[in-house]
Amino acid sequence: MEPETIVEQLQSKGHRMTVPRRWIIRVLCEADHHLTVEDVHRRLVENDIKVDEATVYRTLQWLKENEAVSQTDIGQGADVYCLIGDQPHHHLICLNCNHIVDVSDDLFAGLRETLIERYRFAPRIDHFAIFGLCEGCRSELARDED
Amino acid sequence: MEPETIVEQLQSKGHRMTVPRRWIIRVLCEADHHLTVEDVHRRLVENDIKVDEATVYRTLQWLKENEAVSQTDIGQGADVYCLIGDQPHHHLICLNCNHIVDVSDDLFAGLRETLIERYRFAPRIDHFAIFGLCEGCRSELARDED
DNA sequence: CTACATGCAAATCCTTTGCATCCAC
DNA sequence: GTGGATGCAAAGGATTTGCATGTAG
Repeated sequence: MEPETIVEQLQSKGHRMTVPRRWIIRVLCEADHHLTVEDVHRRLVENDIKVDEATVYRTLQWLKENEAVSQTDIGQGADVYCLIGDQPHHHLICLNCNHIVDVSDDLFAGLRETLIERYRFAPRIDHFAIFGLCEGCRSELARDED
Repeated sequence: MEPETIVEQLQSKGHRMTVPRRWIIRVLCEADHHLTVEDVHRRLVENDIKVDEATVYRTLQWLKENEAVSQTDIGQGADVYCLIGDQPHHHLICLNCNHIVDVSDDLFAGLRETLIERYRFAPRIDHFAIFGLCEGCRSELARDED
């Protein structure tokens, strides 16, 4: 997704566009994974952009409120942020080995429909973290129990 | 669910059963909602049970590892803990009014199957938090946009 | 010009940890 | 008796906030 698209969308909604905001959006666009606040901040510093970490927090919060990014607790201390874009994705996280597998969004098509129809609830399932056990750890743990 | 059942299950796995552990299990059994660490601790104090908050953290962590309770980030700062029991339940949380609706577990039957079949991943979907907009807030926000 | 965003530093809040003591088994 | 659990106090880490200053519109 292009930074300009997001910038324009936000401006058209009447939001102010500042230098830190532009840069944070750009960093998110260039990232191929989700990022923590610290990650975003580090990338800015690496590019000699002086932005306070509090500003990163505030900007990501603002982007989330404007449905441009998702915020997810993947159980690693700091929340991760990710551009929503056109193709949301989700994660399977192994409780044992912490390995993360990406899964596509169509997995949630049924759930989305049911929630809207049965509960009239419009879910923002843009970046789910599902915890559980991967195949390897499952068989390993089963073996240990003997 | 009865405290004794859980106590026995854990003992049979070779775990030590102490006074704080028994009480924390009891508090969880008597709660009809999920509780934060602080909630659990408060209820202990109210019953004149002197248990350190660090112990509550450690015990809940231990119960989670033994699949007796779920731990969920419902976006309110502190994580909430809940006995898994026989009938897991989940929550729809409105991003606008913060209202929480409980939903039953059968909503996730399809997702569980797909994850196991397609990814060989055994999800621990015992207490999901799905964020989104409830019907009321949705129409309210739609009205504001005009 | 003015409302809003930022930088800076301090505060807050949740959670974890080290270590001496205690107790379940 | 002994390994594991607890209490206590302190540390740690993520996130928020107050306020003076800067700046987009």
